[in-house]
Amino acid sequence: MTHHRMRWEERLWATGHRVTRQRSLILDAVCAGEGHTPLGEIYARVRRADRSIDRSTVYRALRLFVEVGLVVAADTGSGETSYEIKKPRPHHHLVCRGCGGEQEIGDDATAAMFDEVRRRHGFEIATDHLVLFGLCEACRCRAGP
Amino acid sequence: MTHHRMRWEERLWATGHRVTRQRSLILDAVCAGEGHTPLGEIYARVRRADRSIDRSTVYRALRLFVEVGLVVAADTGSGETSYEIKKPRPHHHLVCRGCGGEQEIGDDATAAMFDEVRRRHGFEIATDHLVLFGLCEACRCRAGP
DNA sequence: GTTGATGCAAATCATTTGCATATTC
DNA sequence: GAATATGCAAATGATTTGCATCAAC
Repeated sequence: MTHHRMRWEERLWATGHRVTRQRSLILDAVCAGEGHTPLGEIYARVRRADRSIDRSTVYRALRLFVEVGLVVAADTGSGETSYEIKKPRPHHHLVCRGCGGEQEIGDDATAAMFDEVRRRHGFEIATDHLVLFGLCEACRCRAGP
Repeated sequence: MTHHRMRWEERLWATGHRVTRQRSLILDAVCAGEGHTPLGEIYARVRRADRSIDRSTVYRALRLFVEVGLVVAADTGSGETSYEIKKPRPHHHLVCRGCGGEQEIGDDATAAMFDEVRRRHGFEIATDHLVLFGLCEACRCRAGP
């Protein structure tokens, strides 16, 4: 994702980290495909580009990317953590327990809720990436009432 | 929690499982204290009552309790899963990233949001126990804008 | 040339599983 | 007495870490 290249190099630079070939490949792997990508899949993509990159390097790079705000992490309940490039607008994910499908939703519905929680409890929710489980329309129909 | 005893024994019974001394102690340990309890703490409480109970028994019992709807599990992001006795009204938790404090909130705010998601995306959220991270009032003031 | 990043191997941590024995129904 | 639950020990799977070497600045 060439259009990110400038930005992320600057960001690493600004936070006192180095720009390396492996970090570049790992960030590319996060961007390839859509939405979340579980770590295992990111690792697989990276290995396709370079066999010699180690898992620990992938873990370290992802942790760094999250730390400097280039990437968001999400626990999809699948055992392994998923990652996604950080987008300007926060959004959330719906994961269907029936078919395993995922869909992305904007932050409108949640923003209202977050506001109400702040008003009522004085608590500022900072979860920029919510993963909500349930049943999608298709699976609901299939399941019946 | 004597008032639960009848109910949970019946529930296990009804689902074809057995009532054992260890399960009783483990459920007591879930109920002792307030709100969530991480597995490690549950295990510690159980061991205080009976040194011979194994971790695997605790894991198996908790999985069963969740399965039959006596207990809810929550991932608090601490690495280990937390558990709480299932209450009649669903509720959610706010976890402060500043001080680590937790507070419980009702499901009013989220219910509205869940409705909206159903209306707009046809998706029925089934998360009965949300853990939301952010900053509590005290920590927000301390942190400034 | 320094300092930070990588690859490798081994460690850690939460959770699960196989199996012989003990317990509940 | 038959079926299920337990304790024990060993396995699993995700993630982390120590350390010598290598690459970025």
